[in-house]
Amino acid sequence: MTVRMKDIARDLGISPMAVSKALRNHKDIGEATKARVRKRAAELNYRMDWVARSMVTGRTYLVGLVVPDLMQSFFAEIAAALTAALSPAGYHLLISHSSENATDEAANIDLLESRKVDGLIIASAQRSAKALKSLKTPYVLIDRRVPGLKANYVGTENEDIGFLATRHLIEQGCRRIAHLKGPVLSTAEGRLKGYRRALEKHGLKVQSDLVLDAGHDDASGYQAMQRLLSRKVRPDGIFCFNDPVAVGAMRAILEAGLSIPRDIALIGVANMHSSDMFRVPLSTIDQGTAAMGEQAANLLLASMAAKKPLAPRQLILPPRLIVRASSRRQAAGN
Amino acid sequence: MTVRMKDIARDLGISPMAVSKALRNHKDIGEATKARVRKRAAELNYRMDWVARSMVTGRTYLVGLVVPDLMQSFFAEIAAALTAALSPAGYHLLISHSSENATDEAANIDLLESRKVDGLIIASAQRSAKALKSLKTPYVLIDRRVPGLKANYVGTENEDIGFLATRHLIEQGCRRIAHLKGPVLSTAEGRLKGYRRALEKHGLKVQSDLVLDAGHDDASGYQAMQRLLSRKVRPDGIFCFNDPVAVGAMRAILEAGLSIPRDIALIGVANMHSSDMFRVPLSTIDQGTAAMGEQAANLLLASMAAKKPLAPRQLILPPRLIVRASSRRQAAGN
DNA sequence: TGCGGCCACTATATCGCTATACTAGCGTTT
DNA sequence: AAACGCTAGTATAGCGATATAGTGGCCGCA
Repeated sequence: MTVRMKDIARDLGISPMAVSKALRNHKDIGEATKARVRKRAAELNYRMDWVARSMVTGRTYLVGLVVPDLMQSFFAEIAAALTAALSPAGYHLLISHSSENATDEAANIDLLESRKVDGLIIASAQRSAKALKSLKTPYVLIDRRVPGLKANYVGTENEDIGFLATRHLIEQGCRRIAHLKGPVLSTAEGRLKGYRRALEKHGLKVQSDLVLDAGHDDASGYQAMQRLLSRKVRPDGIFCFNDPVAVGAMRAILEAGLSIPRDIALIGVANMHSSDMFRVPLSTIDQGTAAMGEQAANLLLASMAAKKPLAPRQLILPPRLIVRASSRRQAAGN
Repeated sequence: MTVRMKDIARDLGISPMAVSKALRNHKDIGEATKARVRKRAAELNYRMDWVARSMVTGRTYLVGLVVPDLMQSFFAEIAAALTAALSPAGYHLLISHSSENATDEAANIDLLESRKVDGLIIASAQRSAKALKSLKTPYVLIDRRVPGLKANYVGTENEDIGFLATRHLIEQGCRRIAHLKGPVLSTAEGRLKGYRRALEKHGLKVQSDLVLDAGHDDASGYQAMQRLLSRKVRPDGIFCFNDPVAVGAMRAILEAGLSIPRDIALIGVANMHSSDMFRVPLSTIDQGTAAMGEQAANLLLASMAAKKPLAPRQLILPPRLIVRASSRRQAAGN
């Protein structure tokens, strides 16, 4: 049925081992024989059985990707960047999603390990190091840090994100700045911390009632913003956990008949594709998503190539403020 | 090092085969023994080696996904829907992208086959059936049909999409309707055909200079629109290949100081997430992306489960017009 | 002539699991 | 009592590749 090395070997009157070595261009085999093997392999349309090879070499050339939700364009972009960076090295990406559920995530990781992936890239929903610290497979955390876990990590400094965004709103003249906070994770906590630091640094009061849990998507951002608007006193600036939340907030604000940025200035995080084409073009903090994916891939490649586990490395990429109309209140140029 | 079945067997004084059967809940093994095996397996934290199992059973529980580009939210959404539908059945998705290149795509498919995936889902960049018709692995084409290939397929009727969009523009009073066409593929051809049919049916002239190649993304849509605007006579309606192209076109139109939809009405295809929050909320044709992914997954699951190849099935999902401000010229309600 | 060394292979033994075939022991049937 | 069938296992032989060790022939050198 399918062609095996032994078929080539029989045809050529040599041993299967010689075929195996020839195809891997091993130096034990003479050039003449290698040529014959390659020729016959091509004729028979031979294709390596990677499963069999994996069994004996212990390497699958598979990398598992665990994300909360591929639908979020941030993670889709990560996945794309990873594929691009890993495939030249012969790796394939195996995806699975955790739906923000730590237990599901752990089960997924287990499964991926039993599939013998050579490495893992994880945007983790874990709140503790427990499930991850026993991992034997090399891995890289991406975007989200896990408390108490010293591991390879690539991400942005979330506190800087919060600080940058909030300071920008302050500079635009906002004085009552609210924060639509994300789910409880290192990411959300860092951004909140940065938000607080910026307020304090500029002598503004940190009011806990101006921080609302807003989930991480469009719909929950909309709801949170509605709650905020129903109060007697309105905020004049909103720092949103991410762009989808900001889009939801935008919807709520515009529906309420208010103007962005005149009544309320708005800024998100992530630089979603096309967010410059929104009804009010959305200011945001760019995390360098593609670069993050690429760096994570490189870090993982290095870890997988090493014989002994390497010392974990942390790569922190600098966030970048992108000012668009949703937060531009000063008549400043451009 | 890692725990194997034979370790459990030795501990319990039974044969490895008995362990294998017990863990698969095979009826040959008594309940008492099964319980002992399961208990010991849990204690030792035993995990199946899927590579080894695959080698003997011939099934990997892997499904390969081949798309042109995961960055396009359409394909990301497909990937997400597929993962969601396949993982309950124990399948994992292996992704690879073709960058719209037929040769790369064929190479990727080859590689996935040599990894022994049980099935494939392909949004193909092929223009002919050649590369695909020799596939032995069950597969489902998604979104894009390959000319001359009778295979499993899930997608929308592209001609209907073109017709629906164009008719809508006509009904809104447009008389000079341009089409920003996508790359040459069944998809783009179908949409173009529908565009022509709608024009003819309403007694409008089909002018070939109103059909421009516009690629499939934001940037190329922008350029195509600029070319179109540089002409002496302006169109008053644009049917765009997809939403990203429409976003690019929108940018060009607004930059030119024109109004959407008053000067030019605009409609895209795909119902990109958040496209209702655009500067001018974008009318579009919804293809039911998530449903497409789900149906494709089900079709593939059925094909993989069958002993003998099943007769190929084609599932055509109906497109749905979504009217937003970018094309609403009549003072109609809502 | 003998011996070491190198070249170009061959031979064997797994990798961890499961398909297939076989068997001991016991109860039931005729 | 012999034959049969059932239960609950065991024994063997791979799946298709590669790691590791071994081997025959030839050359050069003393």
